[in-house]
Amino acid sequence: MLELAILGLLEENDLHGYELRKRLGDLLGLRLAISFGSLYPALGRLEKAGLVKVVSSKPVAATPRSPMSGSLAGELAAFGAQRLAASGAGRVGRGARGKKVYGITDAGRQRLGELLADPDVSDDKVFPLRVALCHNLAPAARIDLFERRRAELSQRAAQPAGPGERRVNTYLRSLLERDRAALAADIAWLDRLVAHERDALDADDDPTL
Amino acid sequence: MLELAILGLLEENDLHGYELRKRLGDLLGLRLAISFGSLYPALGRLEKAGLVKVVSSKPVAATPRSPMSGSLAGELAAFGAQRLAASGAGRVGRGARGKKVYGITDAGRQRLGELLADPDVSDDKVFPLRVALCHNLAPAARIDLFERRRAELSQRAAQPAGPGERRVNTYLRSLLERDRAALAADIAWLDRLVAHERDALDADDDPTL
DNA sequence: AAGCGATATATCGAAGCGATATGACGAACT
DNA sequence: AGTTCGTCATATCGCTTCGATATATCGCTT
Repeated sequence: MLELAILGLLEENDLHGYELRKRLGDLLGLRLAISFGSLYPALGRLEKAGLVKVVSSKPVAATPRSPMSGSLAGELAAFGAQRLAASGAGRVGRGARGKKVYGITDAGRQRLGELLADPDVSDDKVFPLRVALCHNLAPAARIDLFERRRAELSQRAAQPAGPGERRVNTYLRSLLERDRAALAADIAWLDRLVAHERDALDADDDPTL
Repeated sequence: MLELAILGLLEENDLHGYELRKRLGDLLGLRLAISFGSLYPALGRLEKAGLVKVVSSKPVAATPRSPMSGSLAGELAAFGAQRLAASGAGRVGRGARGKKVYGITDAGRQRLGELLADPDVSDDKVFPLRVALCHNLAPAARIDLFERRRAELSQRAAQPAGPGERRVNTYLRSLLERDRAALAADIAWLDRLVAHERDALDADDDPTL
């Protein structure tokens, strides 16, 4: 999951971890921002797998003040590394790390394509992420994505609720109904997305006005 | 989370792991049934903590066929233990384990009370579970629970969506709106629950008819 | 100058997941 | 008669993710 999120964001911009997290936070509205305990290990994994790489590593907040506003990544990276090595001298401890900006690699771009093309739409956490990132897809693939999800949700709605139909108390019943309503709303939302997508396609195809 | 789920179900019935999982599955409608990789370790933890205990342990499917239909837990438990010890004789390997029925202890009941009384209603996974289990609460505590959750959701709805209001693309906007709608629906649902609860209280208080 | 909040990276233990192993049993195909 | 298939049942493995915590700097307020 993080793999998709990170690659998707890095596809648009090179970013460091902290910023990555913030983006993801307001990307998937409100809550559901991932924790650092997930993010940094995930970045490590992706780097080891060669899907992302460190583009620049500079000391924290070295950017400001001096009137060199251009692309200074290279020089500052070197400077940062030097300073880091010099100051620590043996046991660096914990803090005082440089800001590390990550970028996506070709392999990463390819992997992102695979993840985006994955036919499995059953994961409720991953799907919104895929929608958020679906501008990377061709219009036809987008419609396909939405309709696959629609089918998944329809199937869920179709199956006979509580199997045992045991004496469900009021609260259980209320929860069930809430679930059903949420499902229906989601399906309607997908229908709207598909309709919108088809409109865009038609307007492209057949510019009658 | 599993702690609450397991204690809540065992409060009603003594159960073994497999059955526990099924109940939880149709308890929280459709998906969201927990996996065995979570369940059995959780049961182990709870047992070690003294919140649940093994009530009976019998060989798999020893129940059927013979016309002894009464409460046979005691004898069969002893028999099962014997058979298990006799057959294995050293390395028992993996399969062929006895069915272990768990029950809640006094400490477990107390812990369940604490969990149910927890003022934190921010966890979206846990909240439905608490509603499903809220018949263990006094009516006033139920209303309080629903209203705390309502306040939490209102607060989420109130905050200014995308902070940067950056150029959000169509898909982002659509996701945001879907979130907002889901939030509103959930708040309405909570209002209905509270209203229903107050009705029940009034009918109790003031039986005008 | 002291303290605080935001920026920033990182690790630790615990919790949960999906896959897999193991095995007994009954029912349905072959 | 034999085999496979689905259900019942417990358990572990490796991995991902979470929440808490540690460390450090910068800019702003007090």
